[in-house]
Amino acid sequence: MSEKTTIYDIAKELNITAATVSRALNNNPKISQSTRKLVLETANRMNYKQNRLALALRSGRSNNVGVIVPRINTNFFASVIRGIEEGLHPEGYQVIICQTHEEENREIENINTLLNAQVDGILMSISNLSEENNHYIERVIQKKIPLIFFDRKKEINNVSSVTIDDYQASYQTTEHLIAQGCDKIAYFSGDRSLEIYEERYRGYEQALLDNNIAINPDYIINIKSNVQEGQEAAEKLLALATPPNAIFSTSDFAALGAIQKLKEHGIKIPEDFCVFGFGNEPFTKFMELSISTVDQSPLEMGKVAAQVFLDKINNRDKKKTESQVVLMPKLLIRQSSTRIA
Amino acid sequence: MSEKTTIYDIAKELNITAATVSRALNNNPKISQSTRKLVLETANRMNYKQNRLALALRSGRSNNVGVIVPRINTNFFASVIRGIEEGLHPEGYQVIICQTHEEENREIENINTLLNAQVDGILMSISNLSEENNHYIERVIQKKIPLIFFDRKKEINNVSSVTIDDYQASYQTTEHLIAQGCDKIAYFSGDRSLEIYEERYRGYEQALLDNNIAINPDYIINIKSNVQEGQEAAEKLLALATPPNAIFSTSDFAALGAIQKLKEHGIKIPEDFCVFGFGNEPFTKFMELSISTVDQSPLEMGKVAAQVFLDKINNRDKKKTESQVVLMPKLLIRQSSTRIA
DNA sequence: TAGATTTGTGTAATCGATTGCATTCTTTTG
DNA sequence: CAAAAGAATGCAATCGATTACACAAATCTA
Repeated sequence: MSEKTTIYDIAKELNITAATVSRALNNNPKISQSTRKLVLETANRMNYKQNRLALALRSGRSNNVGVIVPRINTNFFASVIRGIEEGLHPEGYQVIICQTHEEENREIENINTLLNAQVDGILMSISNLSEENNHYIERVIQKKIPLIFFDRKKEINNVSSVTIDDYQASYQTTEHLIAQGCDKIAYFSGDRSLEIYEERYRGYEQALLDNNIAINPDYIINIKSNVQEGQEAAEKLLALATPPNAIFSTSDFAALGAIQKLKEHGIKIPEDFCVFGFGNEPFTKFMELSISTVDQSPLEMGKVAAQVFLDKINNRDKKKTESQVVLMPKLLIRQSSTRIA
Repeated sequence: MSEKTTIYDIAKELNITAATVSRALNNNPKISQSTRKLVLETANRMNYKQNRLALALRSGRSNNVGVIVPRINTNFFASVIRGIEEGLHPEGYQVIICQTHEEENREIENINTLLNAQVDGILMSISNLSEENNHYIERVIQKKIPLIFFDRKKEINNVSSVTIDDYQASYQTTEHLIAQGCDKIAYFSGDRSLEIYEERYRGYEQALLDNNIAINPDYIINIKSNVQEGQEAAEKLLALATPPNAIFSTSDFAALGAIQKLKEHGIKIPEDFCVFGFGNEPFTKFMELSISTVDQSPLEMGKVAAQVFLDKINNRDKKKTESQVVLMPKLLIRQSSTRIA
């Protein structure tokens, strides 16, 4: 009996209609004080809980928001999600999590699942959706479901985004390394078909050009974000005729791998060699040799993304609600790039 | 027009009934091949997507599962959630995330929210729900919604749990430290009103007793899981007349803080002093002096929790489906507790 | 070929909450 | 005091999908 109480149960109990119960529960002014009081008491006594599915079906709003990320168990994404959750929870939204594992088909599958689930919005960090599959994105837009990219975005009409200024982050980092006296700066790049990595590369390139340093293709290595690829890349660099004297890695993990290799080779950091990471993973701060890195303020990013979503939802009617928020990255200059001069 | 297609739209298009459309889409054998083909094609052409809310309302199953954790942005919880998601996603369930921030009222609020949302199950790592509020838990059980505790559990009838053997982990760690020649082992404890911390304490205590080492209350310090409290606790220990020669910290972060302090004092690790953490946070492996720690296999824990949920759902009728899974912890013995001896 | 099966669809109720439009009963107004 | 206004509630449709039951048409059986 205590399994499920509906407004009909309450209505029957009080010999009134479900409509009246509903109105009483929703503080409709056309209900008499006495009835309202009675309904509220009875609802409480019978342990009534509103069925949000029924409400959602009728109203067309599920109060669920989908979040799509490559994976949840990295500091960055976990923190963004935390930010999103903190921004949305007070407004009565629940967050549904989907992981893509950087696989395109999972990305498509997740979008479909979330549409099926009738989410009120989708916040996603896009991985590898190719041009030809853009129509999956278009479909979301057509259904007028707010779509917001964070961190990893794509230029698509009507899609808002929250990112950091990757170009600036990269430009400033490169200038910092130059200021430290490094003139041969290697660069660990991510997949440049993703905007964030293209932007970071541009920042690196431009800073070198602006400082009259030639670009050396040998110094530019594509890596995945893990320790081992950082080690391998460092090995390659050290085997060059003219090895670099700094590495700017767009991944903290790869930066760590590089540092390990450099140490193995007896290279002193930062005296002989500077290393700069990206992402402010917790470990970068904890190392005996703390690693300089770029903070992307993921918590903030999540909160802003949540806010952008709320703005869109509350301004559905008004046409122009697209917004591109760009957060400023923070350079955390630590031991791995601070020369005692 | 492309905004939302329902089975009624398809029915109208083909001059048939929604019932027929529904049956065709669900591969009901009573539908002729020709109609089925026609419906499938039309559904596809009109970009039909099943409304899971409607299905959920009718069937009473939302295919959503709620997960309640203290916070999402730590390696441990993020990994457990990942495991849960990977276990449940193939079965068609979505995961809804809630954070408690270790606050009791948020815990209660989250349970209510999830019940409102008609989740099919709740997986939670309980924080601070006091005895007097146990009825919120009871309510979930009464509604016959599978409830599964992971990591942090509470002894409550009809609630399954997935944990690691904290007692064993702690006992073995303590014995390991003793085997390394440490005879004055300090212990950083968490809140012992939580079962996991009580169990860990018991393991520590018993191992000392079994090895004829007296318990020294000065060596037992309550800490929160962060770097600073580890530093402070280490300071306290070093100020003792007879300082310890090992620390077993139930938090990796506190272990790190302690190590930093010990180094400041010129104490050599592991030669003069061994340190053992708990949790296998990523940084423990990356440090120049890698930190020994206990791996709780969070991914595995999440997957098992998902499996336990699925078993419960699929055996609703059978009475006895409660299960208490205990995973074996893995000691990761690294530099911080390995004497060259 | 009449009656029995089989096959394929339609009808209508259901899940739980909300809400526009009656309807009833009071109260007020001229 | 009759009529109009107001207050409180009931009726019934709706959101979208499923399904027990009914029914018609086609096929088969004896």
